[in-house]
Parts: sequence; C-alpha cells; structure tokens
Amino acid sequence: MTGSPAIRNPRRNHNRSKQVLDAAAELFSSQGFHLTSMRDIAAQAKMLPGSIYYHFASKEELLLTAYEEGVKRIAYQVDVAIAAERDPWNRLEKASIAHLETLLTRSHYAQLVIQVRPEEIPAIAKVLAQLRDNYEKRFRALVDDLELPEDVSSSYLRLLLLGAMNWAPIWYQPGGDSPRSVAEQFIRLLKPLYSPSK
Amino acid sequence: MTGSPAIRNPRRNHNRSKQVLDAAAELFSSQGFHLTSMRDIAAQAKMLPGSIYYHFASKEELLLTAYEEGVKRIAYQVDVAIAAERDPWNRLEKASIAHLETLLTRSHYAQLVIQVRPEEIPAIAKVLAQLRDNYEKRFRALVDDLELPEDVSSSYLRLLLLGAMNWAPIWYQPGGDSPRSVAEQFIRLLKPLYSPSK
Amino acid sequence: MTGSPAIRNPRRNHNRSKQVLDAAAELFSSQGFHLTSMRDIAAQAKMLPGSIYYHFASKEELLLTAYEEGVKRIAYQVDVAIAAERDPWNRLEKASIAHLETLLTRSHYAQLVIQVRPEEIPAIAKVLAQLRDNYEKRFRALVDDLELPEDVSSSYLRLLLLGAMNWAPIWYQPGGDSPRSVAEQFIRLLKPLYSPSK
Amino acid sequence: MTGSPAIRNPRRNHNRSKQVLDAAAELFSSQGFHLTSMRDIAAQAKMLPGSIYYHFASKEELLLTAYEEGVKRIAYQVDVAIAAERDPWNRLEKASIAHLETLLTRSHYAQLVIQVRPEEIPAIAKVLAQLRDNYEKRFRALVDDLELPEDVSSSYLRLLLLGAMNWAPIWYQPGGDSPRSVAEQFIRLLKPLYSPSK
DNA sequence: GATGAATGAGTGTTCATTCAT
DNA sequence: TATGAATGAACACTCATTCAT
Repeated sequence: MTGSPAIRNPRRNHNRSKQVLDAAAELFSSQGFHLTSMRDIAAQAKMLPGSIYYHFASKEELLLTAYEEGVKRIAYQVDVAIAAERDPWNRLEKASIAHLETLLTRSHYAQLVIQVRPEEIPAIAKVLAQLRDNYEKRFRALVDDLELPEDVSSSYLRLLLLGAMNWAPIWYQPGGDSPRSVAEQFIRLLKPLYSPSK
Repeated sequence: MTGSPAIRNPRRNHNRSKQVLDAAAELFSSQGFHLTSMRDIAAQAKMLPGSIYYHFASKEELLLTAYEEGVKRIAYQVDVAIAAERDPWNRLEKASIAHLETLLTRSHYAQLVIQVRPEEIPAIAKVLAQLRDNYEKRFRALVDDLELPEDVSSSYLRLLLLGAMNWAPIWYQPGGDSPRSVAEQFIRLLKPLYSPSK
Repeated sequence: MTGSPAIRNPRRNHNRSKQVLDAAAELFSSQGFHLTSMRDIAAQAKMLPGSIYYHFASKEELLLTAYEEGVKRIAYQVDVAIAAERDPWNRLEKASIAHLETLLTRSHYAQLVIQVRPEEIPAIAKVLAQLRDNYEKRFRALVDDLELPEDVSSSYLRLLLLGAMNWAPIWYQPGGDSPRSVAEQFIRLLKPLYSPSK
Repeated sequence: MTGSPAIRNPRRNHNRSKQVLDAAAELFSSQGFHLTSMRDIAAQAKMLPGSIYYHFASKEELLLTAYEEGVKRIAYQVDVAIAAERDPWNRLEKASIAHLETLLTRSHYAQLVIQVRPEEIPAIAKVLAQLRDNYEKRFRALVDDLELPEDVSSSYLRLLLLGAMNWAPIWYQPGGDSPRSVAEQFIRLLKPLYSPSK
C-alpha cells in the first residue's frame, strides 16, 4: 500500500485513475462494499476488470483511497463553513449544515464515510475507524466550546447530534426538506435550552 | 419462500431450528450479513451446511426470520417498559431505556434490527425496512404525545432521538456507562427545554 | 490442513477423493505443479473445479497429500525389497532396483517425489523436503552398512547413487533397458571395487 | 521468434539487454521459470515490464537466450579445463570439476541449465533439451576415451556421473565441501576400479 | 528505447444451494 | 431430519503481452 503507480506518478495519468475511483465511490456508497464487485466498478469506469489493478492494488485499497478522499472532502466543507463564524452555537450549526449537505447530496465520497461501516472490511477496519474518528474530532471541539450548564454532558450532546446526523441517510428522502433545513431543525431542538439568553 | 418444513410444522424439533436461528442471529449481528457464510452458521449450530436448508429455505429467509424475532423482542421490551407509565416524557424515557438496553446488551436478535441495513440485502430490503418502520411507529406516537412548543417539529425530535440511539452501537463500549444511563442522558438533553415546569 | 472431510470420514466416501488425488498425481507428475491447473485436475477427475475443494482445501494440500502417498509407496517397495536380504551390497542393489522401478514405471505418486522440486512450491517446500529426506534416510543406512575402504566416503557414495537414480527420469526412455537393469548397472559400476573378494 | 530488435542490432545499447538477461538468469535459476514473472525480471533490471519486450519477444525467448548463454559458459569452462590434459581419467576429472564449479558457484546462467527442466516449458522443451544434450556430448566423449573393462557400460558410467553431479544443486550447501572436492570425490569413487594400475 | 496504460484469458478459490440417501 | 457430495456461477486477482506515444 505504498501507492499505486498512477498515484506516484500523476503526470501522464489521463485521469483514468480518478475515473476508477469515482466509479468505486459511487458503487460502494450506494450498494455497499460487499455487493459491489470489481467487475461492477470496471464496467462503470468503462474498463476491463484486470485494468483496475494497474491503478489500485486491491479492492480494499480502492475503498481506502475513496474513503480518505471522502473524509478530506467533508472535513474541508466543514472547515470552510465554520471559518468565518465566531459564535459557538453558530459554528456548530454551520458545521452541521455542511456535514449533512455533503453527506446527503454533495458527494459519493462523503457518503462513503457514513455508509461504509469499518467492521464490514476487517482487513482495514482500524484505519477506516481512525480516519472517521479524526474527522469527528471537529465536533468534539465545537461542542466543547459551547457554554453548557454544569449538569449537561458535552460528550452526550455530541453523540446525540452526530448520531442523529449520521443516521439521516437511512431515512432521508431527496424530495423532502433540504439537508440544510434538517440540520437547522436538529440544532434548534438542542440550542435554546442551553443558551438562556435566547 | 413459502416457509421451510420446520416452519410449516413448527412443533417438530423446534430445538434444532432455534439453534440455527440463534447461530445466525449472533453471527449476522456481530459480523454482518455478508461476512457470515452459511458454513459459519452451520459450524456454530453444530450442523453441516446442507442441513440448514431443512429448516430455512435460504440465507435471506434465515435473516428475515431472525430480524422479525429481533423486532418482536425489542418491541416487547419497549411495550412492557411503558405500560405502567402515564407521563409522556417518562414514557419516552422508559421506552428509550428499553430500546437501548435491548439493543446494546440484551439480545443478538435485537442488535440485528440496527446492525443490519436493509439495503445490504436487496432481495428483502423492503420487508426489513417495513418491519423496522413498524416498530419505530411506537416512537412516533410517544413523541406526538409530548406537549411541544409550536415551533418544534415532533418529527425531527423523533428522528434526532432514534438516530442517536441507533448510532450508539457504533461508539458504545461495554465497559463505560450503562445503556440505561446513556438513554437517560439523551432524554435529559431534550426534555427540560420543552417542559419548563419540571 | 487438519485433513479434509473425506479423509476424516472415509466411510461413506465413494472414493471420489481418491479419484481427485489420482488425477492430481498423474498431472502433477507428468506436467509439473505449475502447468497443472485445478481445472485440469477437475476435468481429469470428471468433476467441476469447485468440487475438488470439498475434498482438499487447496492446490498445495492436494500436492502434499499426493506427495506423502508417493513417499509411502516408494518407501514400502524399498522396505519389502530389502526385507529378506542380509548381504549389504545385495540389500543396496535390491533397494536401488525397487527405487528405480517404482520411480520409472510403477506409480505417478512415486514419480511425484522426484519430479516435483520442493522449492517450486514455497508454501510447503519445507514439508516436502523433509518427507523426501525421511525416505532417503534408508539409503544412508544401507550405504553405511557396506564395508568400505577407509579412504572412501560413504556420504558421497550415497549422493552419487541417489543423484544418478533421481536424475534417471530425465533421460530414461520407456522403450530401452528396464529400470531393474539400469539399477543393476549402477550398482555394478560401484560394487566390485569395494568388495575385493570379487 | 525471429529475434527482437536488440538482437537484430546487437551493437545498440547492448547494456540494457544484458541487464535484462542477467536479471532473468538470476531469477529463473533461483526461483524457477514459473515462479518468476516478467514483472519480477523488470523490477530486478530496473525497468518497466513493457520495456522488456523491446529486447526480447517473450518470456520463453528470454529463457532460451539465457539458457544458451548458460550452455556456452559451462561448455567453455569445461573445454578450457581439459585442453591441457591428456590422461583420460584426468580429463574426466578436470571436466567434472569445471562442471560442478560452474554449476554450483560460478554463474546463474550455468545453473539455469540444470535447474530449469525443459519439460517445464513445453513451447521450447525440445530446443532446451537439445542444447543440453549437445553440451553433455563432451562427457560422452570423455567417458568413451577411458579404457574400461569389457563388462562395464560406458553409457551408464556417464549417466551415473552426470546424474550425480546434476543432482548436486539439490543437496549442496555453500558452507560445506567445495564443488571441486565434491567432483574429486565422485571421480575417486569411480576411478580406481577401472585403472588398477593406479 | 522506454513508458504508461490497458487487455483478456486464466488462476485458485468461495459459497449458497441442491439432492440422493 | 440430517448428511456427504457435488454444483456452477461468481469472485478477487495475476500475468504475459500489446501499443500509442
């Protein structure tokens, strides 16, 4: 796993590697890892199955690479969203909107991070879990910045919010409320209580 | 899927069928559907792979049966828990405790309901989703019974709470807080706001 | 490698396992391990490729089992051949005849022991080498029993004889001298010198 | 197999071709033909797999070329070794020493001649066998020059000696006796008998 | 001369399932 | 009821080879 040739040497790469990765991200996120065969990915990328292996060493490496990209993207969206905000609750709200929007509409890569459960792929379960953990640290910090009453656990507030958001792909219907409004609703349910000023 | 012999004649050797089902529930819930082979289940049930098919027509039927049992069990626990309560918030709390306790500690069958994502098994995805939906209606009713401020969406409150609880198996560590206390914390985070009298 | 089902439970075995093993022994010994595919073996055994795996866990296990059988057979032939002999040179000659006859004509299993070089199959190279070594110990003992002049190394005499015989499959033509007569010639080339009586 | 460009124009960049051939000789002789992939050879020669095909038309041609070189080298060593000798037994001894020394220590190319069994590569099996045969004719001549008793077959003496030597790579350990001394021992085992004068 | 990229046939193997006994 | 044995389709992957650039 020291990187495939195309990644080591991206110059002459007619971005076919990206094509493969895109195909993998889409199929893995929509059908899951085990229901997606290398043949499926090859077909989607308009390649022959064997050709994938020029770009990626294994199915697991393909997932891992896509997953990393997913974490990068969702992290980037969240970081951008909160950059200009100072108010702790606003920051949490912006972060939640970015999280849910990326998760639900923006990118197959980001969906991967939520849809694929690390334990499903034992060989790389630990790395995947760590990557996600790393991303979620942002929410830990955001929640810790809130001024909460003493008897309120910031840990559970974080788990409550993140859990609820990560479960959203299960029930979310594209036709209904926008991801943004879902996030706002979640925050509204939590916010007023702990900021008596409002 | 017209039912296997043992299910048509449920009295006959009910034991062995249950043994198979137990094995399936345990393995499906701990490793997932796709990482569990019929051979694994047979081994755990101390049978040969072919023998399973006397009891269940297919891997999917095995999962479906176990899933149904899981829904039944968790539903029963919740129903019992709220039977004696009248206060809406107390009822929601008791239900949440029962939900989380069953989910996290009580039974492999119940874990199945959360751990197995219907879309993972396209052939029976709809039935599974419906079974879960049916169970979760309880929470719809419980939340609707709360007296909430007008600007608060009971739908999103339900989704927030259920999502957070269903995500718990991802981060829950057996050594830490008890499932009961997790549920109480979640409720405490939501409750005070809307019932300022308490 | 704790033994395949059919070997653990040989009773009801309609000796299909043996059919597979026979096919493997023949093909491995005539074409070599790497030029023989599991599909080839299956075809020869009138089975489908997947069916082989009911009997043997892997291609390597198949080879190993056949190789063990080969060692057993050639060892048995040699042991029987020398059982009634007392004179050391006669014993060596009988052993050599048995060795070469089994090797060149009797059985694909025995040919395996010579035709397949352990290093060709790294995963089981050590076991194979040990099995052959174990067999060849017989010749060490037989040569040690000869009364040799002091300046003659019994080690090299053994290596000379065994090497020459094991090389025989390379040049041996079924139409020419019999294996027996080849062995006798080899012994005649070595014997007279060290038995001054002649 | 009409020859690759580099072979048609052997002056041009002879270096790179040799590099490839060296890599092939080393890997083929140490791991065998089938366990060595073109990728392995390319890596060892610090090239990309596709580049090999500028120099050699196929894996088989690569082996054939290296094998020819091996035969040439071992033949040369033997020819040089016996050039100055007149006594038949001395000639045979010198030839054997040269044969074994080249085989066991001198060159991967020479080892190829012994380590690679022609039948392993059906497409060129005959050519390989012929090449080796051609080389071994030397020993036929050397043995025929010995003055042997009438009842001793010079053919079998040759097969005995050559077989024993060619089997040596199987048991030879670099730490032990030198190849020279092995060859001398073999000759000593055969010689005294037929030349009682010595 | 050499490379990046792809090909396509083939490999060993898995696995849900079937069925005669 | 259960088993031994087999099936056949699918799977991830390998590898010699090709070829435009």
